[in-house]
Amino acid sequence: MNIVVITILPKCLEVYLYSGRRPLAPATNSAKKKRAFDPREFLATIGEGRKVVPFPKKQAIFAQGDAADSIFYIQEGKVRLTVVSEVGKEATLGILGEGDFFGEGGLAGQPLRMGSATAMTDCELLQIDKKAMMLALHREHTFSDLFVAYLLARNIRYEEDLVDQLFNSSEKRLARILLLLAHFGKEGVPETVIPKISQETLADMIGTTRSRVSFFMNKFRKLGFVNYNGGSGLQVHSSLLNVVLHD
Amino acid sequence: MNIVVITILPKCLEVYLYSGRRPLAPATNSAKKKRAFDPREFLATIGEGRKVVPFPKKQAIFAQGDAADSIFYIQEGKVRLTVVSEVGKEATLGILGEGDFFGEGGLAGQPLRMGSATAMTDCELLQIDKKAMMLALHREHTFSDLFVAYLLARNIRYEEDLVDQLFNSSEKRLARILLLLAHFGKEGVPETVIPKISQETLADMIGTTRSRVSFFMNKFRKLGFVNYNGGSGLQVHSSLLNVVLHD
DNA sequence: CTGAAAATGCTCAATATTGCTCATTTTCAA
DNA sequence: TTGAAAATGAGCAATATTGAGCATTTTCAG
Repeated sequence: MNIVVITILPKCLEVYLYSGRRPLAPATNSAKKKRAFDPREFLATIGEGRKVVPFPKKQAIFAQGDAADSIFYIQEGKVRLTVVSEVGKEATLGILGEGDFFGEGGLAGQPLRMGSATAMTDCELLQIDKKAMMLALHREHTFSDLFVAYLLARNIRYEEDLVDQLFNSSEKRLARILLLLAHFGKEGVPETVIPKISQETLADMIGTTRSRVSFFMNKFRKLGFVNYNGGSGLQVHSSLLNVVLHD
Repeated sequence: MNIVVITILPKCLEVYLYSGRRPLAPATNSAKKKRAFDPREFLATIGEGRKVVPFPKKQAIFAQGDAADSIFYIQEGKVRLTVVSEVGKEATLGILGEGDFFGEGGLAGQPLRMGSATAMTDCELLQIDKKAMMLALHREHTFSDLFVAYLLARNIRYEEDLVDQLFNSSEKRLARILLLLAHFGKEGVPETVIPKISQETLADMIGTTRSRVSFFMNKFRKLGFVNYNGGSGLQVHSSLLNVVLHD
């Protein structure tokens, strides 16, 4: 059945279906090479309202409450999506990488941004006006397929995050996030180094307090599941940490 | 800006953008009347792999682990989506109504159902083979727009559910779910009756135990936020219950 | 290099939540 | 109608989590 499907799909969709790629996480190296959507080519097609925009590290891309009149596609770099509650608590909805879209809420009629987006590294983003996006979805099948595939994949990811919240304790949620972050680029490597991320951010991602993250990180370290000492890198021993998930 | 957009959209998308409708909840009456997608018309178009299937109340539509080779569109009735964890805990991901799609994970390459779908009432569903769905997304713009609008809306809903989990206590989550359920069909009515739903299901939806739900339901009742006595209906005083959310 | 800001590790009391149990009440099919 | 199954309300001890404070350590811009 899958083979039949492949024959129907344009290349870009095929890549998504078979790379094992997930949204809210950067593409694997292999997926990067295969990606059929070429922003340069896309930009060359007639039509206003599309441009490549660079963002330096730490700069805000948009803030909660801004007008939601365009959507973004990440060509290069990492972006963090956050929401702030009425009482000032912050939640991190995800860390996005190459090939991810964000800010698409406006397409569904949200007039304002429901959260903020910040560049975690120097970024190169493709910014597309809402109007241009809707036209593109009708005119350019390759692009439309890419977008649908992305929405489906992100749905799955959100659903998984939600299930994780409904089922698991904060200890397990931390273990899961660490495992997801560890596979951020590498694949099948037994021990992986996670890019710099603060305990505060981890706490915001799994919905708990920094206290708790600090407590569990040290527990994981004492048990040999992770490895870090003040400095830069955080090593995750995936197979060991997996034990926590399925205790 | 919104007006510009309208002119670009086919009717079906326009309905979604301006009805204030949300996925995982049935359409408002006004939206029902306006809905431009006609399943009968859709079925009449050439192509195999689409059929209308009736499901009696309580019957399983698909189960976790089944092959994911088709997707569903609800013409009539209510459907509950659930997931069961390794240890047997059950989570309810949502209650769907008319105009909702479900089981679309297969389109994104998931070979098996990640959860189960059960008819809560007698249902009439449009079942579409994966292959036929992908062809339809390319050939029929009206349908494709409807599907994209649905995916966007569902994304927003999942995001909101996730934010709710990350920010709020179980008491607030219960209040929120009750408010969402209360707006299931009626609009702007100060007090609404919620269709029959057990405390167990409520607990599965907000990720807590039945104990807790029982405790808070009685608290809400004593405070006059809700009204029920064993029997059938559960009345929700929306404005009062809103106080709990923003305490 | 250096000082301010950020991040981390730890403690602790106050709450919140879980995971049971048990007694009633309600529902619903035979 | 009736009996079994499902749903509900309540209680309680064992845990888990919060939220706050405080002493170090690390980071990083100037």
